[in-house]
Amino acid sequence: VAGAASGGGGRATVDDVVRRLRQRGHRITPQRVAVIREFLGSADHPSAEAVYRVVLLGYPMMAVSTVYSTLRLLVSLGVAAEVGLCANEARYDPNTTNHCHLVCKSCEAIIDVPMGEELLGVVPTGAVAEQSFGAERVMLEVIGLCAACRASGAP
Amino acid sequence: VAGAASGGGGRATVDDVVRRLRQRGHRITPQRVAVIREFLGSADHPSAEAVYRVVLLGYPMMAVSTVYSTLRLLVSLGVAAEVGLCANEARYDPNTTNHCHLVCKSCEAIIDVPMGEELLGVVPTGAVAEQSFGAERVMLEVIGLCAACRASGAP
DNA sequence: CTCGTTGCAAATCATTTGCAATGGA
DNA sequence: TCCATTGCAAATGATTTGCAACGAG
Repeated sequence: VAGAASGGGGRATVDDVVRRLRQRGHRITPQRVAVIREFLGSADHPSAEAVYRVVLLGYPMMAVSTVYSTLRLLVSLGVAAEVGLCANEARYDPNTTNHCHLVCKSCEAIIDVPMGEELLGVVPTGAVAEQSFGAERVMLEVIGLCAACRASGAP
Repeated sequence: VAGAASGGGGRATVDDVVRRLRQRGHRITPQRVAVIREFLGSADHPSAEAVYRVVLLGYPMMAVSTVYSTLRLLVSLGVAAEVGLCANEARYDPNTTNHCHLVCKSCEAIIDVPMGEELLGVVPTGAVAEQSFGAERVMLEVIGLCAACRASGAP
């Protein structure tokens, strides 16, 4: 029901990504497929390490560097986006629809908030034009404390 | 003309920050003052290392760790904000007015764009309420290529 | 005088890289 | 077969930490 075809906005399927990798002349290896499957299946915004830990369970012969390189590949395909949180670890987002994030500064949870055209309206078009800036992506993040951390009186 | 007093939005003065540090029971050391002066005087969005390099010129006995701890202090005072770029180095913003950033993904330049109430209107209030999220700060960043990098055909 | 700060060096942690071995196309 | 990709280990680079010496209050 959910799975979009190649072009669309939602979330790519494993098959789709594999197809596009092949098109681009990349090799399809079991490690890569495992990383892609785990990543696309994640309801979360995992870090490279997080993906690594899970994939390692099924593939005892797995190097972290492979996870890093595969995630970089996914970003270049436009199937993943780096979340601009800047804490200490990079986090990757498998959701490529227009949305913004509620980021908990205590537990580092990231909550997706779907946004429609509003997000585009946010771009400071005047300044972008004035600066001849080549805008590619807009990142909107609300920093604060999630409900759980507020309840438990976290910093 | 520019310098705001304690409360306001613009940019704090060295004296003001020193006063507030003292109030909080922190000691005022020459190293600290040097870091604060350099940081507040920066028209840029310097990294800790960048501040360190400059301050080092006047204070040959300066440790990086001191710069890091002082910047952390400034953030906790609300006088500095971390820029959520997530490249590899943390960047600090001495501008505490409502504004967003045009971030060049090639040269990592950060251009401030002042915004008024628009920025507040952007917050997805519905979602924030629904999630009982305690919003503290909104970060809006436009990723792309600056004019110079576009001209020189950078990636 | 006291305790917060400093400086230094070593420790950590995420991420990258060099290189030989390997297996997908 | 051939070269992209892997795994590993070592390198890198940002940031933190432990601890003794120091100096602001």
